[in-house]
Amino acid sequence: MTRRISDSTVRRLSHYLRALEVFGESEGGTVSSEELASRGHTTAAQVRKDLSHFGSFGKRGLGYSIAELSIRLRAILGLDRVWRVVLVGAGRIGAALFEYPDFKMRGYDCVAILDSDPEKIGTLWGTMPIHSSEGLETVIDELDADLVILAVPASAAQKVADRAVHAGVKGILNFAPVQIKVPDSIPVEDVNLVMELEALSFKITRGETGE
Amino acid sequence: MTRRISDSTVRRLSHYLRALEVFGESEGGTVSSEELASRGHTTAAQVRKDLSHFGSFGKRGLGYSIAELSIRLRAILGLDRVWRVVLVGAGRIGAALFEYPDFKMRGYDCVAILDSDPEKIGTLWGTMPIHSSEGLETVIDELDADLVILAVPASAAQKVADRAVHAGVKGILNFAPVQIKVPDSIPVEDVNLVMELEALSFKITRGETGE
DNA sequence: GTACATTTGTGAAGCGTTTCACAAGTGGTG
DNA sequence: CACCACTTGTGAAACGCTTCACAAATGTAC
Repeated sequence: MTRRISDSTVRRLSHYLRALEVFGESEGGTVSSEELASRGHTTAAQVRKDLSHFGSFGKRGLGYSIAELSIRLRAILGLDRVWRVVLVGAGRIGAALFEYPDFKMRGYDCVAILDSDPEKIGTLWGTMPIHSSEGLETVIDELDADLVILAVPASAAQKVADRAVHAGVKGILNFAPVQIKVPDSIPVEDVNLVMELEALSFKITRGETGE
Repeated sequence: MTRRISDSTVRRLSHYLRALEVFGESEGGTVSSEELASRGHTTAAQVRKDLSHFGSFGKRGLGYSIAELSIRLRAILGLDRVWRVVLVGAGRIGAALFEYPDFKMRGYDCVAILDSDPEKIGTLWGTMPIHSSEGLETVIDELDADLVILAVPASAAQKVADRAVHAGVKGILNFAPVQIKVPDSIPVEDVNLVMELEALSFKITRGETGE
């Protein structure tokens, strides 16, 4: 229960939650580990093991209550609260994220958009004004932001990350294709589009089977 | 040499290549496994082990030639050729990818953009016209495309994937937040932005250290 | 109430990845 | 040439994740 949880497990928990939403409240409101496994390329034993790290949510002979498991998973993933997000970088990637429908739906609330381009500063995205990156610390502090999404060029990423950490941000989602350095206590998730393509071309080239 | 290579290893190979580009040709043109490890949160032993799966590229006492290792890594990752990519979905995510500078630089050549929205069909992105999704099979076949980037809503993803596979595509980069099913021989890489955020909020909630 | 069909939760086994430790190779120095 | 400082490449050990297998629990049928 207090062991370290592997990244793979966390990924799968997200998958399970997604799957539960598809199952919805249909058919008695329960799912078996087998049914959960069939979505998301995994096994029933793996599903049970993953969930067992956090408690016993199922009923033997019956399976898991869809409603209850959804709530539990949301709590485990920290989705039972609102996360206040600052988006730094109002480029294409920033725009894609900002308009992503699931984004707000899951409790991630964009409280500010920042950019360093004077052309963009002052313009609006929907009803949100784009502010100058200069105000990063002020924004994080005054709007009590939890997360920063780094959608800036690689050359600017480290500097922005340093400032965000110093201003007290709790986590960073990094889209810049560079490994940023932050204290161990601040989690960073990297999304590197080129790396995904490279994994793809590697597998094709080597003739490995997908997933 | 013929063992299965783990996903983690492939990821790190991408990192090493990125790091080599930063080191450039400076300082005699060699790096040690220690220097490569310091970028990218890994260890010298890991670097050597990763590379040893593909041969012996280093010189004992000296390290690795930056120029030679770059070439080797590019070959291993399948970057010593051009990959012909069809982008399906001309929304924000598609736009972000299309304008991503590293994209073309690394040999990924977008040969067509497709969308199902009649408003978008016929308009231009730069010099590339947006075509109807109807023509997916024709485009893949006639333009000899290798990869498809799925930047469509979750509801359309499986259908497009099926058609792409049937038309002979070799790999899929999937941005739709849904697990698509394809034959085992076709590799799929998933990029799920919400999942990354959930991993972040999980770690913050649990107080786990980042990476 | 008893027998039965299910399905969970979990210790143990299996397996793959990472770390360790060191022999072997390389170039530099005198 | 002999010595030294350095770094790779790699079996072996350590570690962690996944799979297995089964006891325990639950509901149903008769």
